[in-house]
Amino acid sequence: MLNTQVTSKQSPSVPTIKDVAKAAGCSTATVSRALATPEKVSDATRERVNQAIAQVGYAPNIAARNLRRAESKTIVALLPDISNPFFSEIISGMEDVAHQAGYQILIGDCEHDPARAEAYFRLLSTNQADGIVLLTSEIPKTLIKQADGQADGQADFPLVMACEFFSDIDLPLIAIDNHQASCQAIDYLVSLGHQRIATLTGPAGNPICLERLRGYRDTLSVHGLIDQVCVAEGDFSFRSGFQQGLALLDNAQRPTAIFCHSDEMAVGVLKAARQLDITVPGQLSVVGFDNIGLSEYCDPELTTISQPRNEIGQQAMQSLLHLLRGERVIRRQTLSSHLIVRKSTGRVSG
Amino acid sequence: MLNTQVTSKQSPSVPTIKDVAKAAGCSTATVSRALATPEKVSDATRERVNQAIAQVGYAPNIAARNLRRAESKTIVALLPDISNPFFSEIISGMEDVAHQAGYQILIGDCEHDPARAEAYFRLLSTNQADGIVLLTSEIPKTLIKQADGQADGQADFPLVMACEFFSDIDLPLIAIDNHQASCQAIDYLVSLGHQRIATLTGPAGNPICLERLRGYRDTLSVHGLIDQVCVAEGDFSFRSGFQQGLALLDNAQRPTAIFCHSDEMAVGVLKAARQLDITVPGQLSVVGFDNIGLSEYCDPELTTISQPRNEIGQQAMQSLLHLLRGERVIRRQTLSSHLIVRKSTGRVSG
DNA sequence: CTGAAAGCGCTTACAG
DNA sequence: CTGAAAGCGCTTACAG
Repeated sequence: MLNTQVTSKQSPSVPTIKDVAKAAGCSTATVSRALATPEKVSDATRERVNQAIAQVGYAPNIAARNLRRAESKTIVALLPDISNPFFSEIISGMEDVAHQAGYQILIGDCEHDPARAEAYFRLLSTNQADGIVLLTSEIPKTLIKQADGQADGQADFPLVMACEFFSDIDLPLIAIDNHQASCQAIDYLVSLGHQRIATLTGPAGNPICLERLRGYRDTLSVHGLIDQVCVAEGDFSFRSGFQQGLALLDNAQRPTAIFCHSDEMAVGVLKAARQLDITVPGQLSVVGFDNIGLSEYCDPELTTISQPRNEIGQQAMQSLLHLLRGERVIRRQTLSSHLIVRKSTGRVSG
Repeated sequence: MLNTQVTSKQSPSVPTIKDVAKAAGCSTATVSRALATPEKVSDATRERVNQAIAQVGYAPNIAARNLRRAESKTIVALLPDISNPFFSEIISGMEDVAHQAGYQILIGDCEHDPARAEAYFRLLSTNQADGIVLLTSEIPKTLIKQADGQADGQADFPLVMACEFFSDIDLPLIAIDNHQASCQAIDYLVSLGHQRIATLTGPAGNPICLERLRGYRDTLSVHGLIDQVCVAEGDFSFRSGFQQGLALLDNAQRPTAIFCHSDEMAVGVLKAARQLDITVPGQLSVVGFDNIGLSEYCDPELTTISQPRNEIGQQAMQSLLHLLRGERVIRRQTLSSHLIVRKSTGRVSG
């Protein structure tokens, strides 16, 4: 007889479903059913199987189950950059729902590298992942179109976006209304008497930033301030906030308020203001975005827009689970954001 | 004939090794070998197989391979709390090495919950993970002892610790010398003329905090300041830094310097000082730990201790890979930290 | 309600 | 260098 058995590392080799069947005096089929569809097994048998499982210390081999069922019970959370604390609470929300449903989450950090994103998408076709929650629009769009093409219809492709989105590809989306959030921030600044209000955006072309930018322009327009539009571009980081902050502020006609598309950029702007001896909120008001933990601890504490991050994560995972069960899904779920007023904003001086 | 085939979701079903074999005119065994051990296949055959792979668009089904090889090519990175940015660069380092070797990383966020830690450990026995890099000592020790018991010897258990460690369980460890780092920070504060130096630790009993505490005491002792010992306990968070900062500073005999076991706590202390109108560094010096991105952008910029986080992640993964190959591994790798002097520390006033 | 048997997609010891 | 065949640990349609 051939011996092709892979030698196990453990000396007392891990118990399999066969061992349980032997101990319970039934077939492996019955053990499998007792686990997967207990209602199809008689009470007595189910009882014996459960005892046998406890006795031999059995845990199912998930790789085998996944192979047989052609699924992986794994969901990829695709992020632009894991070091941004904005994402951690979203992932917590996703995990709550996922674990409950027997799924695990694989965090895919793209690090702004298309090759990484592609590698994570490939997990779908090799059955290593069942679905993706996409938290970045910074990936090659061809990935989605290819994937989409394979599916029967749009609705069947197990991909859900959260927070970010594409302007030209319609996918199920869970996000706040970025345009409205932006309007609210600018309205507030105008109500404080500000007229020269600049905005510091994320990467050019990022759809959520374009939405926020639109809200910024629209609101200035409403207030007859459209000629005051002043836009700088950052990348959400401390560093870009600092650099662009210097550029905006080191200037006689400098703005009296800056609306930033991330809290980290706002904190960078605070540093730029300090360096130029511009007081906040005395001479400059600063608004951030996201309400990360830091925003309560920087100086001054940051006025910012809060997104329901945990809920976004939960809903995103929920929608993906629906998709995986072949159910229809709401194409667009808009959760509400709100402005949190702290100490980095004040009435315009002079 | 029975039909037990699971219906695939994709209409044109995913090509398997059989399709490649057919297209190349050889057996599946040969295709498999051309992939796994190309040197065992003739040049001509290898060429035909590669063409066939490209032609049918084949990608191996990893679940099947893993089942057969009894491995998962997955490493769990077990963290206390994913929202702490300290870990992100360590994970980057791990990923670099892991991906190169064909492994993927599953981030396990324990959220200070022992049940979560246990669930991640269980992945080892169900062949869903091949090894663990443990970045927290906040897990039930029984998990490790159980696991350890199963292995032939200590050295064979695929577990490596990074940064954190246990006082009473000897596992391969990649970390800085926390005692020495602490001595360096305190020495520096003493050299600035400080005598009343407090320390704000992480959770009581955490071995790395005990090491740092020992360094603190030893250095005060050397300088004849042992009667000045003043210890407060936090949990690494902004919030605990703020609260304990208030407690330490709202006091006539307050310290002139505080050495914190994390940057986030140091930033919390900065806020407490502001609230009490205590100037930093004029009336109070503050030192953090870890050199996270924020430490350059808070006000004042933080003097802190930098750990080579990327390198720690790389070495940890490297060691784990050695272990998985059955090779011996260095039990203790100490990487060097260094003190970064910024603006939150100064000569003692008055 | 239960069992025998096929099959998921690979890998590998054996025989040639 | 190559192929036939067994087997990894499950699940499930079929037959009873």
